Amino acid sequence: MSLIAIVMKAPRTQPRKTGRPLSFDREAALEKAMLAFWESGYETTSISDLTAAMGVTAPSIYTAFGDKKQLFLEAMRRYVGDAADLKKAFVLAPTAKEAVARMMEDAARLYTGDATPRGCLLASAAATGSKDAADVRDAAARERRVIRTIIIERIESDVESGLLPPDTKTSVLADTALAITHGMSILARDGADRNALIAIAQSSLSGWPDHSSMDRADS
Amino acid sequence: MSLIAIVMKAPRTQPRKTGRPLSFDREAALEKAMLAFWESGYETTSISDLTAAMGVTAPSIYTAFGDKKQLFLEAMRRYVGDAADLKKAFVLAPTAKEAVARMMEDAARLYTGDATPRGCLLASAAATGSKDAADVRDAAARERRVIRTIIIERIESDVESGLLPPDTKTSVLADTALAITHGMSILARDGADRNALIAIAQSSLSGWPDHSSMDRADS
DNA sequence: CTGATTTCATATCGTTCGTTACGAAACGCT
DNA sequence: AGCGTTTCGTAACGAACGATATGAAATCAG
Repeated sequence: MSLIAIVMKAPRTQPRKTGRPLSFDREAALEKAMLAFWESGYETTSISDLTAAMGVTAPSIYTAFGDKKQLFLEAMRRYVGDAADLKKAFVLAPTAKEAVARMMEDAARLYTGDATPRGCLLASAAATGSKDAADVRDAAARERRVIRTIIIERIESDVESGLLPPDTKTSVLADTALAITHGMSILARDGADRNALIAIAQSSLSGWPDHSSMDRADS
Repeated sequence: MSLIAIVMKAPRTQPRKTGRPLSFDREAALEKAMLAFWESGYETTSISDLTAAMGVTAPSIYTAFGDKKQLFLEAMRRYVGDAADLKKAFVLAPTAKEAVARMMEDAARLYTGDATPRGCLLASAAATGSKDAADVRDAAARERRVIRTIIIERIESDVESGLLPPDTKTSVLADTALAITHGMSILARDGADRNALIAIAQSSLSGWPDHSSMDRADS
């Protein structure tokens, strides 16, 4: 009836009914796009780079993903994963310190994978950029903030349950963990190997107020 | 001494011999270019952005600085300052821990300055990029490596002089300090204020083997 | 002054950027 | 089969990119 109703068409997750089907695997192409952005950043990865990496022509990218910005945002969401999963991992961990330790070690592995670029897409792909990409940088910052909130809430939980001292500076502890994790991304790009990053993670946790005798030494 | 002072320092200019003189202040223009790159990154700062920021036309930029790449490298050198100054600060500090603490606090101030962009040019301006800019990224990585070496050498010095235990993992300690400092850059870009960064710096140093009392560390 | 040298402002250069017309081809539905 | 719908490959769009050609203007050496 109204033009508005036409414009605000239903989101895309529903099965396709009619028309010519996609000739490529959308998820596989998105994965390749994610890797390209991870490697070279948002603005500094061109459509030409993306067509080469995805094996898909430019018009197909636009019909399947919208434009470059939407493609990046979708790739970033795929990289970050579901925040609920991270939240669950933090809730299920025995302590906040243990949760942070696991997060850091996961990051160390992720930043030094053989089949993926070095470092962290979330930390590097939109670290800087032109004014035109300010909203993309904001979106990345928003994702980082979600992670920060999850960390803070777990630390606060430990404080409330007595696992951490009442005078614990929750935000300082969380920000320090974040700084280490983000810093590991740059070090990974500079060539630091996996063991070096894990050592950094463990070293940085030695300053935590210790509330349990157990330490981890696996892997 | 402080990083801020290093940034604002003016390099030497070679004497001009003949011909029409430059109609603009080369150092002031370089400073503006540095701020533009600091704000928006190397590849994502256009020549048009630079002419606007520097108040100089494109041909004048090319006659005075060569091309965009050389301009960035010169701006980056201006940002980093003389490595000898940082080296001296580290040598003159009473302990390695103290030197690192001062470096981090200088960084915290530098990354949250009122008249400068947030974060660290060295950490963000060439975090990612296209293949064409690989050499620029390498140059930035080389500067970061110089800083790393200075930190490591000071820690080793403390180990040799007995200020730090013989089993000190020097590279881990240095990399942790670097990770924190680089991570602070991202947090500063995300809006963290100066006090938050300083708190992170202090918190991260609580895990260091303490030698501030200057007694022979047997333990 | 004259000539050599260097920078100036103006007006582009060729390339690449992100994006899109266009018509043909491939599907579901009737 | 025929129609509506969607994606296909080809080709190209206007804009912005980094970088220059050009000749006038400004300096210094002689």
